[in-house]
Amino acid sequence: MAESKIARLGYALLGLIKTAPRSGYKLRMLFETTPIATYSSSPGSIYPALKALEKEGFVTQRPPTGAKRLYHLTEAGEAALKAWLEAPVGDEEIARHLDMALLRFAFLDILGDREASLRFLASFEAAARAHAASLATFLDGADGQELTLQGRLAVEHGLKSVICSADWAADAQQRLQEG
Amino acid sequence: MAESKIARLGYALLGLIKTAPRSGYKLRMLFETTPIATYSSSPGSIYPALKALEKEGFVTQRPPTGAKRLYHLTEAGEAALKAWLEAPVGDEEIARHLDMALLRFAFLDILGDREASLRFLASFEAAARAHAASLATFLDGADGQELTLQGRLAVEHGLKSVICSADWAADAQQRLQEG
DNA sequence: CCAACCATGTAAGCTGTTACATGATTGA
DNA sequence: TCAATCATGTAACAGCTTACATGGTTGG
Repeated sequence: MAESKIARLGYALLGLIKTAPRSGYKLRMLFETTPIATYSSSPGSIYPALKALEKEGFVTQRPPTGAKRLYHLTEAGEAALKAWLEAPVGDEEIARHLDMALLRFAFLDILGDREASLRFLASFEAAARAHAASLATFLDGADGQELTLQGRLAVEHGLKSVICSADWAADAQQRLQEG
Repeated sequence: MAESKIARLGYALLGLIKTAPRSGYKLRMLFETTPIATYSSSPGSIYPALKALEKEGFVTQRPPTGAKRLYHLTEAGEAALKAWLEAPVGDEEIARHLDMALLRFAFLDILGDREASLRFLASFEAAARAHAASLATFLDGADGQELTLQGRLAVEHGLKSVICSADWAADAQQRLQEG
């Protein structure tokens, strides 16, 4: 595959740059003033990540010199973003990288393909319901009986939370179909 | 202060060892078979983390030699665990380290102080409601209007999710008071 | 005796954090 | 002119993942 060398923050940057070319500073400000803050913080990670994307050929700065340079996606960048966006949601992603799944969904409208978004949400919902079922099984089983009250409550939080995510996905499918 | 050198996984281990002395292997198995899996994976992180805790003097192995050695907390380990458990929940923890807050709650009954657990849940709920309010404000404000539909839906997921957490905390307070 | 499970690690490398540091532009 | 904002980085390090590697014990 070669490609890939992109991490979580890298994908967030690719998506943001795709929606509108921006300077490093503008990008950094987004991370300081919007909920995308969850995906990083501060210059120490953003600038190096941008440099890495540039080095790998996923973004370029234009005009090539001077002030007011903005990052743009290259074709390779577009392709990498698209591939990342189109992957279905798996159990592992729901269980351990829910934030990445949400990030992918937020950018998925870039493709301009509503069916792709609906497919995404369907796989998201299915994976979330499956994870909910496995947590419920755990709570009902032998291991679950050994939990302290607070241990059980903590697992129940996980269960409620993932059901909430599944319900969100169901609702989002409706909203996408309407509007 | 000096102390601290403990990371996320380290605290999970301290808590598990406190509830019952265990071998490295037993600890590792817990991470492979229970929902605490969220906090790590596989030997590559667990064994080094145990070594680090031992080096820092938070745990010891007993008997000192031979097979069937189990990890136990030292006094320093108990103190570190207690300090970590007793800290109130802040906005940052809700927004970016919710998993750590839940881990802390799961182990908090170790202290045998129901009031402490109730205080924890109260601060948890307050921080979650505050974070919900800030997300709602974002969605209503100028920045929120610029979002694409899917961007908005993604933020709404965050909002619903944190409300779900706050509601869980409210419910958990009731359950603790009853039982 | 052999398979399954118990048990413990190392090495390389990637990501991201923290803390520090610098300088240009622009409006009051 | 001076404060605020725009703008961009570096260095050190922490923490975790992945992949690899090894050997002991025990019951059938």
